[in-house]
Amino acid sequence: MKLATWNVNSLSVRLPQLLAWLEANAPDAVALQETKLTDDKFPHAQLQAAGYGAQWFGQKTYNGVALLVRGGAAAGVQRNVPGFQDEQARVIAATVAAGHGPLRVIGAYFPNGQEPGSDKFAYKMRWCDALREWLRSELATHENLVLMGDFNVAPEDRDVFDPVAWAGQIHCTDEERTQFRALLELGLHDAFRLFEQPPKVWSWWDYRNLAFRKNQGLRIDHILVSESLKAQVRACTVDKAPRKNERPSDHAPVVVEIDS
DNA sequence: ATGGCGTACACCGTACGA
Repeated sequence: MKLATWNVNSLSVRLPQLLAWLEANAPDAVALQETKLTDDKFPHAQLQAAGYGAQWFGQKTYNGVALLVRGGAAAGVQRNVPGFQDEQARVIAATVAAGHGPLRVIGAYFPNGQEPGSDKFAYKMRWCDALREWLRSELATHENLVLMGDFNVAPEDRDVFDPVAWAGQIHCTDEERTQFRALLELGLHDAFRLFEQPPKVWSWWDYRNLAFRKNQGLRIDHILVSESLKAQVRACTVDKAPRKNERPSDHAPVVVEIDS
């Protein structure tokens, strides 16, 4: 089966690109971030017509996440982290059928954090703590689990086009990288790093400064798989094609293929 | 040190993203 995550940076702007991408790639499940839509505006009918059932959780202007499942069947839908008071729509989870038994899919839009030391950075840390503790219990009850989304963390220097300029900057601080490693310590694996990869693969490029043309980006969108899935992961890639569209999202989809 | 771009909301600029 094929799973993907994509920060679309406004689903209303990107819907035609998303529909084209679904048609061309036929993923089994997709996590979307930054839909920027209240729930009443979510384009479920268009996605249904394209063969995808959707679960969504949004708000006005900012954030907003969704899970698309080809064929539509999803159970145990959870919005945001239980017990963590949050005004912001950042997490959606569901259990879908897979060849090797039920698969728990968690889509997440981690806070940006803006600047180390800021209130938003402190929120990012608290949010990561809450997500991790919830994941610990999710992993105890769901052997096959995928956590995918926009983590807003570049885990290592090789995930940054200019690690010297970005040292200590947002997405590259020790605190954020420690949070990322703490997720791996739960028994999750970065699907992208299960494989030999070419250098300078990113998932986000700034709109400014011709960053995409110069391939100046960060790898901040990730797919983490549980221990029981690790041996079944066949490939993990970034699809740069949608970043070449007219009016692209600044993020590209990340795709994982899992034997089922 | 700033702004470079893009999106949303709504006002003709501001907040935010990364």
